[in-house]
Amino acid sequence: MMQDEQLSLTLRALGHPVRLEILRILMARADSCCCNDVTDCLSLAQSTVSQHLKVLLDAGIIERKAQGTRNNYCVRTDRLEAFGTSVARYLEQLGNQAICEKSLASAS
Amino acid sequence: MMQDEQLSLTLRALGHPVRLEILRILMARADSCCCNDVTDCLSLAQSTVSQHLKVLLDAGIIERKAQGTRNNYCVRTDRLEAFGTSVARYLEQLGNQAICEKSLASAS
DNA sequence: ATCTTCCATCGTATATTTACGATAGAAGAT
DNA sequence: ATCTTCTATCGTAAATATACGATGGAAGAT
Repeated sequence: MMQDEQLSLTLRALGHPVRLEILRILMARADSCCCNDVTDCLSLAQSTVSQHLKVLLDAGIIERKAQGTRNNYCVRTDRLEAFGTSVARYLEQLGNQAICEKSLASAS
Repeated sequence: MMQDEQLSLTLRALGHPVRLEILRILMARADSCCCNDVTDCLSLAQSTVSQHLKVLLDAGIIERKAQGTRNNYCVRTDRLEAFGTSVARYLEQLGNQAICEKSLASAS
């Protein structure tokens, strides 16, 4: 199922506490912010933060915009919303499946 | 933040297409099912499926019940629901953070 | 007792992830 | 032109994840 590939990719991208925190940092700013700004909020090397940003970028969760000498990142809230919807739908379908099967079982 | 550890653990556990599928398989049965049943539905070795089940088990998403010679697994729907809630709350808080910051910015 | 079934675990191989320091190149400042 | 700042990328090391076959031990069947 192709949908699962995309969903699991996003789940994995969010499956690290540092990346959950990075999204918070990015969102808690009216102005978009750069790698250094994020690094200042975390006790991690700049290269490590850059790597985490890349994971989020590759998963389509954040966006990069070159701005002079710096790269600004911002969260793609539309994608996050879509993710929330996908999770909800997945869980819902799991539940429906169960209900469906159970009624079949009790009918037989 | 300790909450993030738990959430990211669950996100990672769900962050593999095979495991998303395994949960579907487990849910699509009125009777709980064993490792072999799951393996029959997938083109993977039994040991691999067992490993995936262990990841889900360690994350508290499924439950194991010894039943004679076989081990039956079933989904802990309460945990899945809690996960759904956690995701929703995380996303919501991200959004609120942004709104809060933006209104502060426009007020200054 | 013997046989079969079930399956967690071990050993192994490969790939990916996570972290760091070092570095190079781009852009702006002096 | 030179200097500084920013940061993606490379190289590296250690840890995890993913897959497989083989195996041993538990439980039920013959």
